Amino acid sequence: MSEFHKGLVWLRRDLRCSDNATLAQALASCAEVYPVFVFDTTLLDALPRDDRRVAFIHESVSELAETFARAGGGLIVRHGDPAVEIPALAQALGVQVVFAGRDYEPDALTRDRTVARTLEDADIAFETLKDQVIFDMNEILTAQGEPYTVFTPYSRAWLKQVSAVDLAPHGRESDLKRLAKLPQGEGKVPSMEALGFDVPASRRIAIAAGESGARQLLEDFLPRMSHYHERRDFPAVRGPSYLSVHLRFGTVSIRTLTREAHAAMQRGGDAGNGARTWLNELIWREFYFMILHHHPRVVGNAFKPAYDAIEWASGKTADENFQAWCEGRTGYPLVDAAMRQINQTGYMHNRLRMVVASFLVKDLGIDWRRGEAYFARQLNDFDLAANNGGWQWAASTGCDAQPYFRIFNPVTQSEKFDPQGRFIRKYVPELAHLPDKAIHAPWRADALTLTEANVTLGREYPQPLVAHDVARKETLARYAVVKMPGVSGRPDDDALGH
DNA sequence: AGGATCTTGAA
DNA sequence: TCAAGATCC
Repeated sequence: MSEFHKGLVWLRRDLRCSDNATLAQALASCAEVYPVFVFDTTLLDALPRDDRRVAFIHESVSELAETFARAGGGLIVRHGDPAVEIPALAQALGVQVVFAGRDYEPDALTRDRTVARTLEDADIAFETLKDQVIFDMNEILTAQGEPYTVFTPYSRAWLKQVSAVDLAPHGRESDLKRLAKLPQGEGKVPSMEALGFDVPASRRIAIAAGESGARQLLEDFLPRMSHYHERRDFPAVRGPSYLSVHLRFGTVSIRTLTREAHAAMQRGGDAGNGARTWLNELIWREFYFMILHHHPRVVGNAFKPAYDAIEWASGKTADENFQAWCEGRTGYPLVDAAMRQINQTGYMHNRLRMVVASFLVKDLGIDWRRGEAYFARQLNDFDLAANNGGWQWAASTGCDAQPYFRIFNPVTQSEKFDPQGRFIRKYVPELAHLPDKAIHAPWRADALTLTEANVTLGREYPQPLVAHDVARKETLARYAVVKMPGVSGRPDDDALGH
């Protein structure tokens, strides 16, 4: 006998049918289950009409609606404020319970608390379940029972604790027979136009959406996983999985990915190294979710408060430099190639995220929050916890960040990780004819080399915005306030245990 | 998940 | 003259 007669599953960033913890729980505890997705106007109204992520979500939701329909049910879709839509729908359908995947972002938590209160007034239960990570909140703790703030011991504890139970898929396909028949007129997905969006084909994400897209990409990555550790640092090479956007919207489950990595790791040998390195990246993701849960103040604040005393560059020059960074015209070819990649595709290779972040903060002296906000607008795989963690890592303001005096040299990074300039040539075609030796720092090339490559600095391609060696010294001075006596580098304790 | 600079020791 | 190591930021 089921615990509940009718239940509603509110899908948010878990746009899949298979191994969905929330859906599985609903199907296991209700006789009839209605899935719903809300195109959230409180989020969508702030986005440009051609935001590519909306197209990805729209395609993924459409595929999911078809999958549910084929199984005899369907997906209810709304366009509005979920704080209004979800309670209204729950009452209209007469459900006793609403299930949702647990979210960890401050704004989402506020929204969920509002929904929970409204539902409670109507005597409807609201249950949130862990789905997007293997371990969340307080599941990985130090021997003293404290949450970790350093990655390496956290990852060691994570690996020690993980077992087959944590990675087991949730639910079975046959459970879908409990999907409710939708009321007349429900089950349609509004068009992009009706949602107020229009994303031309040229701007669409180059990765196929939906569970089917994720499956294709995973199939493609599995044979490459054993090489991940030796290929992942080279932006011109197909080293990464490219699954981040699918992980972001939940079109693939973290358990599926972790099972593949863990199994390959157990097999050991050379294949194990690639899998181990990749799994580490998945653990970084969990680490940042956990950090955000325990320290929501990292949104808008340095994890280490002392670093908020740093005076970032401001004024006209800083604004112009920031604009140049955004548009990929800093005069540093690898930085510009990376920024043009994110602008054109919504994706940026992970090493380049570190390179451009270091450049913005430590060469241009600009507040990391401005870079964080730009990535939030542009990245297909944007996730608040990981993006904030990454920027605070690069800016040295975060927990377990790189030390402030560690400053990437954009030319050295370019020579090391794009030695033949293949990546640069792709995104900065005006430099394509420069020889390998000159492409990383065109301002150092002699006049003849530049002429032969049809490059005049300041015309086809800009002079460097700043001199790295000078900027580096300025940054060391800028960060000196951090060492002032009496200024604590530790986060306040009141951030804990909320 | 670095780099600049200085030192050392071999070509 | 240059690669590898040590040390500092």
